[in-house]
Amino acid sequence: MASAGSRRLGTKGRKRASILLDSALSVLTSEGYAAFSLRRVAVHAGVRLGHLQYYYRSKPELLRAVTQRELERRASAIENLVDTSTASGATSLPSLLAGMLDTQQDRKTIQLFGELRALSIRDAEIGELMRGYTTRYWRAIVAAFLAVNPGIRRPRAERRAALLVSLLEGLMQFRSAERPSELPLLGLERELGDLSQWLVDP
Amino acid sequence: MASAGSRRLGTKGRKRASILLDSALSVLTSEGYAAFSLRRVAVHAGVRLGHLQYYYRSKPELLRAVTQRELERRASAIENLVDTSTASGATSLPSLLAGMLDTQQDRKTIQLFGELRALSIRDAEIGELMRGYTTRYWRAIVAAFLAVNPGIRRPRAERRAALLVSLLEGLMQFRSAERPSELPLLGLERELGDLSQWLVDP
DNA sequence: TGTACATCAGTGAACGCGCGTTCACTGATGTAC
DNA sequence: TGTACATCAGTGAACGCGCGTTCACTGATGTAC
Repeated sequence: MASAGSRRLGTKGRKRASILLDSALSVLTSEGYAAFSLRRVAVHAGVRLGHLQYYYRSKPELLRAVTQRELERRASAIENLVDTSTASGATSLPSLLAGMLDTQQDRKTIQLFGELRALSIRDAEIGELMRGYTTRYWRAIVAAFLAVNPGIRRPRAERRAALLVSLLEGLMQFRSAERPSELPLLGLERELGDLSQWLVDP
Repeated sequence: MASAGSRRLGTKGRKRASILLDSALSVLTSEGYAAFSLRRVAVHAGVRLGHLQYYYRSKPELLRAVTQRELERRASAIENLVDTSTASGATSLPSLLAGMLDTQQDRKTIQLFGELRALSIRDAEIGELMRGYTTRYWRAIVAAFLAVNPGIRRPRAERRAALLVSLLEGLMQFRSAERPSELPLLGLERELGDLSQWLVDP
């Protein structure tokens, strides 16, 4: 994005706007939306409130900008991961799944998506962005299924990809607690092999 | 619970406290935690701010009380559903799963759990309550698996039950949007039969 | 049954705080000639 | 190269608002004798 909101910016301005988004992301991720105020973001970035508002005129505008940039980045990363994996020829679905779990296991990702999911229930704009992200995520999985087993029919691949996306989203949540969950999550990697076979069974 | 927070109450007081929790639940569910203020809950219940605080001395106390009561109710409902289903002898896992999906599909459930999940990331008390709820949920599923197929070993049943709980949690999220998701969710009931077989495969 | 008193249930005002937004302002940088 | 002016970048104060919490208070209900 070349602009912060509706404002036209030069090179310096664009860089500045990007730095402000970094701070906004940091506050949203590590302190949550409840603490996501323009003043906190400004303090985190080391600028004055009025200055932050020079770039992002309102709170919704800042929230939208930071969400959009971050989801775009993450969707691209997932697409690249799948592309790289399938392009190499011998794709291993279990190792691909393990890779996706890895990128979703870090605490920051878990916290950020926790906030975004809750926000998207009430906020139509955030909901729209999340829906776009999920769609790209899902399409990448469908492509992976078709690459792993060309015999599977597309409708079934699409349905099972939807199940897998749901499963990965759900798993993310149970990793969110500081204290270990009582669910035997550490052992579930042992199921990935079997599950992968079932997922792409034509 | 016979008390609201640390206050000792008579019959009338207990009934009153329960009515106030109804209002708190309604505000939390339909307007979200961002709108969950003592004043709004009081207005919703038709009482004065000071009166609400006579029963629940602080906001955290009210939040904890409403969360605890609601999760207790829902965990019991799930346990009853599984108990009834397995006690009848010929348990059908697909129909049990369909039943669980049904109870989680309504908009209020989706919204409430969206808020609670986000809260539990930052709030240790809410996190503890959610963990207790999930554990009971998971144990019920494990029991159902063992009842459906006694040949399955407990560790595998436990791991696959954890996967199923994650899947159901994840599915809940994609039902949250007003507008239909691009994921082919409507067709996924068609996968429940196959998935059920795989889940309890020894 | 009547009285005294403690506890319960509910009221109302005030407090200080952080919030999003508005706005007039100033100094720095770029552009035209 | 110098000057005039527009735009860009950043400042600082003020606003009204809803919030959680505190607290002194009042009327209703229950209990002891």
